[in-house]
Amino acid sequence: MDQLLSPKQVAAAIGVSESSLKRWCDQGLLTTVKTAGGHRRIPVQEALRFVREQNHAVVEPRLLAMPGTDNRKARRIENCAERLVEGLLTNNEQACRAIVFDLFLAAQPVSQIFDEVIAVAFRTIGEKWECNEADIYQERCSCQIALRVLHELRSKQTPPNSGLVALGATVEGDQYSLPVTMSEIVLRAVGWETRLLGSSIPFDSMVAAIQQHKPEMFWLSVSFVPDESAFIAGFNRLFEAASKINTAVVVGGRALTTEIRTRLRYSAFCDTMRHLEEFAKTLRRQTEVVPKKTRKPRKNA
Amino acid sequence: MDQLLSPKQVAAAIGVSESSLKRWCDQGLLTTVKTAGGHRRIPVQEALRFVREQNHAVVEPRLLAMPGTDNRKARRIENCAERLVEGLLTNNEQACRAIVFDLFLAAQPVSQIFDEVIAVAFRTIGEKWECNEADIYQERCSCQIALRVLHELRSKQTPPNSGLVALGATVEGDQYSLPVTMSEIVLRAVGWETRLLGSSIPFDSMVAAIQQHKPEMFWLSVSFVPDESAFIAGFNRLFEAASKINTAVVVGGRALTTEIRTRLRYSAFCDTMRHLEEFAKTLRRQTEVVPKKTRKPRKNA
DNA sequence: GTCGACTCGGGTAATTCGGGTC
DNA sequence: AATGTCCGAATTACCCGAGTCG
Repeated sequence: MDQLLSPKQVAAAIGVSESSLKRWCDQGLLTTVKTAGGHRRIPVQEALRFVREQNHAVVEPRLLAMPGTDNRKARRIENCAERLVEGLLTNNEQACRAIVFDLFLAAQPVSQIFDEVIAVAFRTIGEKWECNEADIYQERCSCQIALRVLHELRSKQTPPNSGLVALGATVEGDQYSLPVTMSEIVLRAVGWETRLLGSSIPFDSMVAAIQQHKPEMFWLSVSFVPDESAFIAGFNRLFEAASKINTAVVVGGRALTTEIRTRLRYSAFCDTMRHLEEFAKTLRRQTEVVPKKTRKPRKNA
Repeated sequence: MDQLLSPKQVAAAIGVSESSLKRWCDQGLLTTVKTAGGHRRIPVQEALRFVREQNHAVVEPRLLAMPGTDNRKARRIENCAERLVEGLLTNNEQACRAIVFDLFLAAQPVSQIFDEVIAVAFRTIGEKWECNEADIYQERCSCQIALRVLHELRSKQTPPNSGLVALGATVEGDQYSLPVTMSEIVLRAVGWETRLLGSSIPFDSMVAAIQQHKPEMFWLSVSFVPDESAFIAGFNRLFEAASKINTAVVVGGRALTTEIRTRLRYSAFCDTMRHLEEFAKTLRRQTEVVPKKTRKPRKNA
């Protein structure tokens, strides 16, 4: 019932140093319980009272994020998806941020956060929608929130500078920008320079982009296929063009049925972000063996 | 979330002495939070609001919160659009950010930045595209960059807390998220709490959202109309539902020809972000006279 | 019982406070 | 009237070896 927090957690939550917090505890500003070994434990309620009383700004609102935030479990990836669904549907952007960033700061690989939390959460929301437990606008609104969180996450990454470039996009008619954005973050995390072309790009334009930028990789996220045969034809045209200049083509996405896949040619298919990460890592190692010489992008406007 | 800065940091950022800054804090020009020990802490958003409001010219080392640029030269809004086009087409996200944030710091109203820089830039890119001087993917890629910059801008706003709620969306089939995102930022800037439902929302779902959240305003950004008569019918249905609970309906967007407009019913039509801003301000003043009593959003899940 | 991560306590350096003065 | 500088006291942040938690 009464969740107990460690000094470190509370300190992080309100953005002060651990020793300041300990001092305040010893001063009696926060009442603490002690473990048998003499470690301080702060009840959530007490922490909340403290921030209210001091009118203290909460930096990382993981405390008031959601009830049921067991202190150690919070950093575990377990029920994060569940909490994220709750946060998304109640439009609680703060809470959503807290969930994702907690995991990120706990050094969880982004690919895992995406596979096991964000993807799961959106699958749940999708199911709710099908069962009429959620409206379309809630799903879309959740996407907005998630996108903002992802963009913020992206801005916290150190910009890669490896010389390896990946281009990414979504096919014409596919408006789901969440998966393709997650892919970008994963690729950046393993050292690729990325250029996200965007959503709903015609194949011809992708080809143009490939020919102009000559990337080492092109990734395509496919969440929706409006016209199957057109997609297959277009994609294979893309693959053809990419092969000519040694660009690896990676695909993924829930719209790619086995059926469609058998008729595609590609360098790799990725079911999950983890797959993508692994592939990107190995491709990177291989590609780096052969040192690139010519590198001159941007020429015209 | 809101990062807290010490007086020293803020003082260094705007190039004044520490004690001047402390005086301003004590004078109430800057709202501060205090640590348990009585030290002042200033939220970044508050610091930004201050420099914008006071039109405080010098911002020396701004990396204490903002993406860095060298200041004091091109803060004029003049050729910013031009430079932005250049930055967007060369995929130079840093430069784009710098342009927008420089103007923001120079106390340019966001509505003006959007109307005179971002909108102009994208109009230029659109023209280039029509003249085959730019490919589709470049336009889409530019949107991605702009969206990231906008999200970052949004995160630097002080979250409004007025009790006035606005819901926003884009109609089904309209995938342009840039305008609707800009609208959101403008509304927030003049004190509205916003909830962006997202892009491509069916009218029925918008109605559901309105009925559930009972916002004071609903804004609709229309950049593309797939089916004119369906749009008109759906929109008027929306207006009907909104009127019943006194929700103002605002529309705008380049796809709204005079022709279509004559057949719509709405509370306001906004050609530009500045129009939207003005309307939102007056509506806010009017609405605040009548104090809201019942306010209970979120009930189900 | 091992082990990694966390916490304890206490010391030290760096900031910040408030006020007085230029 | 407003700003910048100086100061002793108080507060906060960082560090580290030993002990505790899970």
